[in-house]
Amino acid sequence: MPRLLIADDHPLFRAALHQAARAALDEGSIGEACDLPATLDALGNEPDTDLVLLDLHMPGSRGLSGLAALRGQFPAVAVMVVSAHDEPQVVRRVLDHGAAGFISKSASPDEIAAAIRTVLDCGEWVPPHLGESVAALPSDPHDSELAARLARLTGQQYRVLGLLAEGLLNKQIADRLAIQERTVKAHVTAIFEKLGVRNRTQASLLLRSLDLVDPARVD
Amino acid sequence: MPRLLIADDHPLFRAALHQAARAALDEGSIGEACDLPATLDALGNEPDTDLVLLDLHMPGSRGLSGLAALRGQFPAVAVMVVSAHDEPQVVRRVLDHGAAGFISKSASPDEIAAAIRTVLDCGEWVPPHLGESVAALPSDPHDSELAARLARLTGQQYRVLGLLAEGLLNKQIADRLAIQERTVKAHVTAIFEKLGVRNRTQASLLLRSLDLVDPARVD
DNA sequence: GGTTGCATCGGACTTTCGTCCCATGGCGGA
DNA sequence: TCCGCCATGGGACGAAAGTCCGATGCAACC
Repeated sequence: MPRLLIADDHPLFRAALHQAARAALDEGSIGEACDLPATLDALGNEPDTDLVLLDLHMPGSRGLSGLAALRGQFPAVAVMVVSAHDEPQVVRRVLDHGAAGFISKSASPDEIAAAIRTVLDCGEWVPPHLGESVAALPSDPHDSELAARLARLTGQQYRVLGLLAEGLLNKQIADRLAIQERTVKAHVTAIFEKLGVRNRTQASLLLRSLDLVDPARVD
Repeated sequence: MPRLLIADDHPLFRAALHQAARAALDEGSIGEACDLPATLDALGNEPDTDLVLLDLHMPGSRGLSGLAALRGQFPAVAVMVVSAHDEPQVVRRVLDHGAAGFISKSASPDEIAAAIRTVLDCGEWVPPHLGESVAALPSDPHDSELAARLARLTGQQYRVLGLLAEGLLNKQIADRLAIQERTVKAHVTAIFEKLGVRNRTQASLLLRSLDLVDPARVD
């Protein structure tokens, strides 16, 4: 009885995914989340979730950072990325960051259902029309190493990193997380060590390198 | 007798542009530069330059930041952006940052020549097949304001900002520019004031928001 | 010739950052 | 049950960042 979680900030599209997922499953539960924190919370409450359908553009994540956070904190949960951004380069990066599959937002319900079944069966899914071009693309060593580094961060460290990368002071981060500045500093030091950087600006750049700043600026 | 400057890191393409520009001009001088610092140097030596053909992807600039620097330091020099990235959204942003025109790298020599003549005649040039979609796009207020703020920076302040946005320490910036750390601090304070930010991480983010392609997919 | 803007620095200062010790309590796996 | 990881903090400290006063020289511009 598989457990699914649909993470997308667009209610309409969430519903469409829900329907396609229902068609793919004989039984099982399907949860929903509308932003990244809610997604992580939902997974914290349901660690036995089998698969997350993750939109790349949600409040709290402008690109691969959401995927990285999710993979880092719940490595056992498979993630299928859902995005309108179906260029081979994007798919390549998504897979390099640990996603089990990729669905284009223009895919048919049948294709989505097939993708879900494949991934739930521990397979990997790439849209048929992109398979060749994705396979032909080399993995960017920068991405691979970055994924490995980010995977070492703990949940709280991800949150600190996210706020830090917005330019907040340690004190402000402390207020947001309702902890002491002293504790934030401890996390920051740990983050630097794990990411191999020496100050917060560099850490911020590293996280930003996960942005898929679509030239299209679609939002 | 117009003065042109071609700024592109690809020698072959530089030559092609050179030839197209020659065809557009009866007389006049045509200079070349292969990276952003060289471009700014060349303009410093030739402030009477009429037009720069600027590639968006050059060493020293991954996106609009090169255009911003150029427009900020030499507001009297027209800039025609040359890029393979010919989506309407990109053209829109390029124009919002003060470019006088845009040429796709897939344009024919005839079209390039026409574009150069138009811009030298104080006109604005957008590829014919993109004109409508670009005009339909709204200017991003974020981009407009950012362009205005960046335009207030001086040349040295741009250099400091660029190094700062790479995560360097004040001391390292000082060494790179062969000045004292004390002077770097003075620049940094001025940069913050002009950009309306309060620390270097925020300044770095502001500059990064000009990037057009995902940093990991470096050519 | 005066003004304005820029770049260069100096001293002294406060704030923030980042690191080094250390300790506590919780929680899950071996 | 014990061990290890995590989150939480405390004290102290040096380093870096950032601000406030000031100054000089230089070049451009009217």
